[in-house]
Amino acid sequence: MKIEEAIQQKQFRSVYQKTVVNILYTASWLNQITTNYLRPFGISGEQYNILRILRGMHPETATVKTLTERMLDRMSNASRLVEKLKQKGLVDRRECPFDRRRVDISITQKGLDLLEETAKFMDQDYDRRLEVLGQEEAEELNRILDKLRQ
Amino acid sequence: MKIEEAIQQKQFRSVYQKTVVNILYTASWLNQITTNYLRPFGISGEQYNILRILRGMHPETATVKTLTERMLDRMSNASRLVEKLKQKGLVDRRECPFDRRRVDISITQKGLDLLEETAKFMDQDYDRRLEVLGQEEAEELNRILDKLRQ
DNA sequence: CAACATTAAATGTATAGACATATATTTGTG
DNA sequence: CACAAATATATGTCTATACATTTAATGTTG
Repeated sequence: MKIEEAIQQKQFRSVYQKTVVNILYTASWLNQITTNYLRPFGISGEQYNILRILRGMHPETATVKTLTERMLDRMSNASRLVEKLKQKGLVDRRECPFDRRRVDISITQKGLDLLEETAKFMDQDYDRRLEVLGQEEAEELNRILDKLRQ
Repeated sequence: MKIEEAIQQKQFRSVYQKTVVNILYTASWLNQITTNYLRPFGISGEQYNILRILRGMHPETATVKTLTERMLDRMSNASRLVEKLKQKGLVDRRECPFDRRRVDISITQKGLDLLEETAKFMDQDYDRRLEVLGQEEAEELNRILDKLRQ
């Protein structure tokens, strides 16, 4: 569905403005899909994102700073999100032995299990949705987005 | 900057997953830029979005329902955002004469002025940023995003 | 090594968002 | 026209986000 129909706006100031709106709208659409999949698991999108970052580093640990640098939404409060995840037993948090300002954060087995559970449905769904593009157009999309942010 | 560097993640499960992450990350990047421009004006991104929708319809009025349908983030509470904008004198809200459930919402001159003020810097900045793509790649991006959401 | 700057994380606070529910009005149907 | 269903908006409530500030630890420099 064209963005013009999606938000029922016939005209844009320029192609460029339409592109900005299109990216924002598509991201909101993707976030909605993710949120729906995560709801039964009781975690938010950014909590999920943190778990995936931690899995990517496992068995190495991360600090709050590392997480902030890698998060998609950097303005989220990584510190508080980690606290939420710890309360759910999905991550471990311990004082860094050689720099007591830092905390070493790692994903627990329960966290890894949760990621595997969510992936069963969500990853398949996303792959299926993205397949309408095919690898080439997906790569093209990545290339253009990377270029835009230069 | 490639998304791999931007979020310091070397590998993705698939090209498709990288694409999803790239869209989300780019949207967050764009939102950050907008937020920075709007801060001096004391309105949030979605409040700004509502003002633009209202300007697009001016001098016709919108209802809360219309706004919700056209907003980029549909889960925002249009009703409360309109209340915020009204308190700032940027929109008018009055009972619809032929359907008392509805409210007719319109942008005020003050709202129009604010949009013009913000545009001075923000629109130029966005156009300048998007120009690195050129019209063709911007169109290509729109085409692929539209296709993805089909 | 004392004093100051910098860094890392946590917290305070105000606003915004998600989602369910409530209230008021209109529409549709027997 | 009574009454249930549908629609439009508002509100309650809990969580998340934005941004500034605080606290604690480490680095740096005279």
